[in-house]
Amino acid sequence: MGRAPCCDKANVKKGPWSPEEDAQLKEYIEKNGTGGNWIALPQKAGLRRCGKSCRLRWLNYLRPNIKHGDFSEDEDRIICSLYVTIGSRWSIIATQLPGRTDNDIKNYWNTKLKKKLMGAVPPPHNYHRKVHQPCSFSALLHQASSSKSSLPSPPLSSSSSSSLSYTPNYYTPFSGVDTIAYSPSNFLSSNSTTTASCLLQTQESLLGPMQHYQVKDSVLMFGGETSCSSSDASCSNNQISHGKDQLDHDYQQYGDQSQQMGMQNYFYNGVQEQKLMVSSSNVLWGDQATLDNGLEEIKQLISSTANSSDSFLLDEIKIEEKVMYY
DNA sequence: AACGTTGCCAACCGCCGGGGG
DNA sequence: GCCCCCGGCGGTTGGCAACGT
Repeated sequence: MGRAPCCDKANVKKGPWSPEEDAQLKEYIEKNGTGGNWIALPQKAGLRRCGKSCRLRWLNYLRPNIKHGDFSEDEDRIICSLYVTIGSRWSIIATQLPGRTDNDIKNYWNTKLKKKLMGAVPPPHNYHRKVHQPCSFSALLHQASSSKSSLPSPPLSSSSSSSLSYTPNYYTPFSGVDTIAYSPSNFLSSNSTTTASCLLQTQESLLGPMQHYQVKDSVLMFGGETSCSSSDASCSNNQISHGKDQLDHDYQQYGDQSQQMGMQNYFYNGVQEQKLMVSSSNVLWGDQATLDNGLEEIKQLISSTANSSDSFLLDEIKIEEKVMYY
């Protein structure tokens, strides 16, 4: 027994909205507002549409100040940073991008940004991970970012969720069982974008530069002998999360490298993003005390980030709202 | 030119939580 | 405290256009 449908499906029109319907809905809402009742609205407006459909059409398309078209680099960076921090909370991410809707951002992420990031960034250097659990960087990113599925224990399963199935080009194309190492110059000398830098931060935070991975059967795999089982698809948390000390160490290491490479400005943003990862890790898998620390860190970081990015302003209420999700 | 594939995006679906009775 | 209604959300899908063969 499912829930009763929100409207009489036999008598409502589905599919694309016509210009006439758009005009009708827009005119009604501009005159009368939504009245706080979307279910009743279509009838009042003389539309043969489901209330939910009207709401969606208004919010995603007809509402004033909706921004369509390409996303800017700044918007990319914000989306990336927030995705890494809070996961696929598109509505929250949308609040940081005026004029953009959650649907827009979600579509943009799924169709372009994710691929752009995956394509731009090789695995971080000097990683030598042992092969056990099939996974991809994107799967890791997803796991670490999706607080709903990560709590209380984030499994690294390739089959437990459809969200973990990725097209082959997201995998780094290796064959056989190899131990592989990446030089930082591969990345730093490439045409890296700020969004790519964000993902690098993510990968470094999640994987850790001192750990190992290997590749088997063209699939990137990692994890320890004892802590990860492919048969029950479970992994211990420490495979993909580690403490603040480790992350601070990571940051220091990459900060030094960035200076050597003349990338201070580039990594200046990276510093903030990297530290954001620390908060994220703590919030995702830490205890209550660390979670509280994470909140404070997020507040500080975001307020400092706000100085360098006008569009990246989060007030306390929104931050707390975010943390409530955890 | 015809057909198949891929990418994009608007719209739908179903679940969840909040609020009110 | 329970139930119901509704809004909101994230995941998914269908249709169309662009592109490739």
